[in-house]
Amino acid sequence: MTMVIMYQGENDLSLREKKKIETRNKIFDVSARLFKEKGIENTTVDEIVKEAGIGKGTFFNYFPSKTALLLYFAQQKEELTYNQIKNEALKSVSTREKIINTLVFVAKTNEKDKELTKMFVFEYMRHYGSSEDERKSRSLSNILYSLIEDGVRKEYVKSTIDAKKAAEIISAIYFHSLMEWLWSKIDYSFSDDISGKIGMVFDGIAGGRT
Amino acid sequence: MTMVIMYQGENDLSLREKKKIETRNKIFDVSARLFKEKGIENTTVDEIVKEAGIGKGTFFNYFPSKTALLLYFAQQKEELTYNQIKNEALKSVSTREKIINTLVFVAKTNEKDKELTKMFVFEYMRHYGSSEDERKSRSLSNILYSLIEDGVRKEYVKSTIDAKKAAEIISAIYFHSLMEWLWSKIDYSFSDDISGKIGMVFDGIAGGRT
DNA sequence: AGTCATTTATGACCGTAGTCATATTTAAGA
DNA sequence: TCTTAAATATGACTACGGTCATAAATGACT
Repeated sequence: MTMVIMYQGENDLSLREKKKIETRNKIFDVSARLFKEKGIENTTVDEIVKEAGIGKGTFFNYFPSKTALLLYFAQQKEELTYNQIKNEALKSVSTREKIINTLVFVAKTNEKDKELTKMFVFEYMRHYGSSEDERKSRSLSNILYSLIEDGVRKEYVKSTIDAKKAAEIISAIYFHSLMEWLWSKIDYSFSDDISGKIGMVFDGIAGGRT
Repeated sequence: MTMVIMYQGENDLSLREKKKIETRNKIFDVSARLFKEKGIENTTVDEIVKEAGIGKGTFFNYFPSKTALLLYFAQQKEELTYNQIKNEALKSVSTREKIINTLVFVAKTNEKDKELTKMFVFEYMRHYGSSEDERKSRSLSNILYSLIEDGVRKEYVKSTIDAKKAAEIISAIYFHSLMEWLWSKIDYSFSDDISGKIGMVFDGIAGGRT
């Protein structure tokens, strides 16, 4: 039974935990630098551990795979982005505009680091439904879901609409269009493209007949 | 200048070409068996070449990568499927029904070999825009495009609609929903899901306000 | 049949992600 | 301070996809 009561300010971490954080940060910093310097594909785990001054096994103690490290990067960025989205959505009134602005905003932040984005979209696909990372990989869907529910309340969206399904189709369109845009050789406006498509979803494509 | 004119029936292939076809088929047969027996991921190229009685290098003479073999499988299946689609679409009158039936039909054939389908969807994502396989990977989009253009002519679809964009959003929804369905633990009706979503696209989700 | 150029086959070899038995470090109690 | 259990670090090793220089097979021509 321990009798030691610790009064610690900035220093309430054991040596172990401090070293753990240090190592994790070291891996993160070194790989961030290498990824920028020579691209993700061209950076090997061996290089990372050599530059970080740790053993190879250690890397895999912290990240179960190279992919896990990438996902960690992507997640960090995603968190930053999604925190800004609320402000972005507030800039407009109608649900349609809110959704378009949100998607364009996310796309723009993604454009800044195309390679990482590609990697993320790719890994998002690969690890689809692998249970643990559901919260984050579904978060765009969740944001859209809130916007649509809000839209139903304010009558921007039909009350008969299944908000969950609607959020799904919009995020499907977003991902697909983003891929098309990221990998496309020809340069076109993502904003215009996505606006047009969201417009179709709002107004429908049905003609006179049924 | 050759004076030999060959009248050949079933046998107009040189020894080389016969052996080539034989080897290709051997690889195809063996890997098909192994994939079924122990799954795609668990089947290595080394195993395939060992069972096929060929050298490892030979495999890569026929398929530049393991992925290429997978894509070959997927392509074979896709061809079969897409040939049947026309009949499927003819069963209904309205464009809406035609599209739904087409997608449900494709989904059903995919369901028969979930693992291969996952692999294909996955590879479809990975090799997105890698120039060479555009014709086939875009073929669902093309079919949808034709259906929509036809729909515009028959007034099932608004004449103001950009058929290309519409085809894109529908195939985006299809792929996304298919993934959701393939990887989902809970069992639900894909037909119902996709019908609902296509319905939304036709009728629109917009409410009273703008 | 003999010669030679072209096509195809081959397996030793390589790069890289990931594993695991063993060694080292840390925390905590006596 | 000494002992011991648990956490952490480590690098030799494995597995696997893919490469490449070299060898064998094939076909065209004489």
